[in-house]
Formats: sequence, C-alpha cells, structure tokens
Amino acid sequence: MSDQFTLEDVNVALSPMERFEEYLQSKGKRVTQPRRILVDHVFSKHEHFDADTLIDELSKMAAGPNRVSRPTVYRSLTELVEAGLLRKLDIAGRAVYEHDYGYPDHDHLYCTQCQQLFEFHSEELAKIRDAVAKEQHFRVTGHKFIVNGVCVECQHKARRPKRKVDLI
Amino acid sequence: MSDQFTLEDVNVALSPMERFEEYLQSKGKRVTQPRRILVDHVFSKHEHFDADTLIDELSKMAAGPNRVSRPTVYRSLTELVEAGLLRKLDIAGRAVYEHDYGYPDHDHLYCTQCQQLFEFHSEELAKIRDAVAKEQHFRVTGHKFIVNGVCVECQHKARRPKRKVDLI
DNA sequence: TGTCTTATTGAGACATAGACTCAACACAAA
DNA sequence: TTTGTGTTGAGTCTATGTCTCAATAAGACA
Repeated sequence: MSDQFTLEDVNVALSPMERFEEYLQSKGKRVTQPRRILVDHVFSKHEHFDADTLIDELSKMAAGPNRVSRPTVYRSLTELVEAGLLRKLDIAGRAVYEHDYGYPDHDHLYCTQCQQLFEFHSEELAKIRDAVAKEQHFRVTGHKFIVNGVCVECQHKARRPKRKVDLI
Repeated sequence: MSDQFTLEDVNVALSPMERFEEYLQSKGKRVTQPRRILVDHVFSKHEHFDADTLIDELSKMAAGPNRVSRPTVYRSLTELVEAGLLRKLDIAGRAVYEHDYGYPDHDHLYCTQCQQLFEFHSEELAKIRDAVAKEQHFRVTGHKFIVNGVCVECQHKARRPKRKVDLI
C-alpha cells in the first residue's frame, strides 16, 4: 500500500459489494442474491482461485436454494473483471483470478514446482512498458508479466514430491 | 539480430529440421515423415500461429497419405517446444506458437482490437526480472510479458470493424 | 536388402473449461 | 401488487486438447 492517497483510493471506502452494486446500476443490471453470495465469498479471503474451485466451494457452502450455478459463476466472474473488482491471469493455460479492487498493482513470480504465485511490485516495469509502447505509438491498457521459475522452498526440498494439485 | 556471435548462435548453421533431428536422436526418437512435413511447414514462414490453423493448413496441403493427423500435430508441437525450436505463448487464453530457434529474444505488444502481435526487445526487462528474483531468492527459468493495448493502425481506423478472426 | 523390434501414427473416443439456450423466476419500478 | 425485463439454473453444446489402441514404418542389425 502507498503512504498517500491517489484518486484511485478515494472509493476504497466502499466495500467490494457496494462497488459492484455501483457497477451493476450503471449498467442497468440487477443486484441479485447469487451475485451477492458470490461476491461475499470471493472477497472473504485474499487468495488466487480458479472458476472450478469457486464453483465447488459455493455448492458446498449452500446446497439448498442459495446455491449458485456454474453458468452464473462464469458470468459473474466476467462481470467482476469488467467491473474492475477482479483481475484474470492466465497461468500455464489456466484461468486464475485475484482481487484487483483496492489492491495495489503487482506482478507475479510463478513457481513451476509447487504452482504457487508470489507477488511483487516494480515501478520500473511500468516505465519500460510505457517507453516501449510510446516508441511504437501503441496505446497501453494493461499488461501481464509472469516470471517462471522455482521458489526458495522448492529449491531446498529439491526433488521431494510435494503438494501438486494444491492451490495455485 | 546481434552484431556478434554468442554461444547460442554457433548452431544456427543447422536448419530447423537438422536441429530437430539432433533433438530426436538425443531422445531416442525417430525422424518420421509426419514430423518432417510439419517442421518444414512451420518453418517455411515466420508467423505466429495456433494448433488449429496448423492442422487446417497441413490437411489442405497434403490430403493423401502425406497428411498429418490432429494428435500428431499436438504431439509434435509439444516436442518442438521441448526441443527449443518453438515458443508457446498464451494470448487471451489461447495457445499461440512462434519460432524460437535462431530467433532473438523478445516480448510482445498485443493489440486487443485486431489481435495482432508486435514484437519488441528490452534489455532492461531482463534486468528488472533478475533483480526481483534475486531479492526473493527465486531461480528464474523464463518469463512471459505481454503488453495489452491498441496498435497505431487500430487507433486510427477507430471503430471501423475489421479483421476479427484473422491471423493472430 | 530382408528381418525384426519398437516408436509412431491415425481414427476415434474421451476430457475439460467454458459458452449457449431457454423456460421459470425474481428484482425493482410504478 | 402488479408487471416488464433482467437473471437464473438445467442441460446442451463447442473448442481445445488428450488418450487408447491396432496398424504402420523407422532404423538397427544380420
């Protein structure tokens, strides 16, 4: 987090759900029960997750009338990305989501051994990006930077097989 | 291309097929007709392509006994990536391939309008990457950096709909 | 050059993530 | 409360890629 407010920070007083409601209203969309359940769940913890995990968790959480269907999960994820609440990453061909709203810019180190993501921030990166873009008269809207490799932990435990299908 | 030879350049005298044969032999694999046809075709032009396009082109090219089947295309692409002849990119969730062997390091600007990829090279990028990694004691094996935005051409022709399903 | 072992191939089934269709439903405005 | 319309969930469909397995063809060796 930064020490001073930027324009972006002003709205951070709003909860994710409130922020989402703003977005929905601006689009003439409705604030429904499934969308509420999903947003509450997604923002209840700060972790990277994929659609499938979310579908599982939601169906476990509320088996009855309060469950959220697969299509709705996919639809809502797309909306949340559009609304700027979530960011979508492509890790090794898989779609992975993370919080965007109220969370500082960052990129990722991806350990190809344990599949964990590590966040980092670099000011210079954006500068390079913008410089290159300017040179080619390219209008930048964003970027994806993922560094592949092996994390400290995995370097140490060398080739002892561990968490494989664990969380990304 | 650089002005001076590096160790990497030494083997560039070999054609992609020759290079691939080296790899196959080192793995106890066989130099077969389908693999030859595929490599020849892939390296006959320097473009980004996806598996599907390749399958189409190959089936058009040689309908008879010389055709290459879908499974073989997928298998060979994997081998070519392993052999270091091709690089695999994930653009907006799609797998896209490009020449790696004998081709200088670079990253990409991706125009979300016309879906075209533009290449660029930045020395600083690798430096930043390595600095960040060092800080976190992360052993780097590679990276993916894709800058999203709108290319000059698309900025100019504004919102006139054009090439959509065109080549990536 | 013929023989034999074994990697490779192609056909087709299977897997998976995600999108689409549509009738029933529920939000929110009047 | 009523009503118009956006939303939902069940189920189907599509795209991309993988797996299985019998038939084939490299290529090593005689």
